[in-house]
This record gives sequence, C-alpha cells and structure tokens, in this order.
Amino acid sequence: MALRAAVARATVAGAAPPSLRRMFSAASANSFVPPPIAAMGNGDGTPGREQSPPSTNLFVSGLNKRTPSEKLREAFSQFGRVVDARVVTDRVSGYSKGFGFVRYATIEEAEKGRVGMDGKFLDGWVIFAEYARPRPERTPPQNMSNSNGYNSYGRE
DNA sequence: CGTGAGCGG
Repeated sequence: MALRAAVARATVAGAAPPSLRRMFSAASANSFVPPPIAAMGNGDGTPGREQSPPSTNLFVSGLNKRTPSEKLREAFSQFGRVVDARVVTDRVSGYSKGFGFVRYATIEEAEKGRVGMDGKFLDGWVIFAEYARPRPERTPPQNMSNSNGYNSYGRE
C-alpha cells in the first residue's frame, strides 16, 4: 500500500519545519511545480546562509530515519557515479540522524545529482542535497609545512 | 518509539 507515502507527505505539509526553505506545495506526486523566481537575498548585506563550494561531497538532509545508505546510493546513482554514500547514524543509539553524505566521482556528477535530487522524494520524504562542507578528514590544516615538506592534500 | 535541526569517522 502506498498509503504510507501519503501519510508522510501529510506530515510534512502539516508540520512544515523551518528546515524546508523551499515550499513544495505540490504534494501531489503527479504534478511537479518548480519554484518561481525567488529572491536570492544578499542585495544589501545579508549574506544569510551561503552554500558550500562545489565538491564531490554531497550533504543530503531530510532523509527518512529508516533510509539505509544503499537507498541513498541508488537514488543518487541515477545522476552519476556515487563513489561513497553513507547515512549518518549515531554511535550509541545506532539510529539514523536523518541525513547522510554522498560522494560522487566528479564534481559535475555531484552537481547533477545535487540539482537532480534536491527537493525530491525518498522513502516518502523530501530530501535536500547540497555540497558538504570542506572538512579535514584526518590531517587538520594546522601544520601546512611538515618536516618533509609534504602535505596530506590529495583529495580534491 | 524515532517528525525532524543538521555536516559523518
């Protein structure tokens, strides 16, 4: 029964959390209404919240708390080659936090997947995809100069 | 149980 999806949509339309910066009034899974020209904002001096620079890492939010990483990979694989897809889960509770990360092979694919999956439905929930923040994985940019003169920068 | 902001290891 696909009634569960309808319930989920009803919940989103009823709660309307502030996280949804985009109004998706088209709850009907048939009509897809693109948002009109929305004021980008920053006109005077209100930078607000600028997105992160393009990267192969994508930050997916709004996921269902029961959505596995495989589902993420499947959903994003339609737009490009997903190198790595993982849903963030808690260490102690072991349950999903509601968001995940998707890493594409190239930036162009990542952008395609981001625009293609941003505001789409996954497991009956609207997900949001945007570039993940650049963050040190193992070697913090504390010491740029090493004794060897080598730096651990070889990601993107 | 897991509805709901957020950037994993």
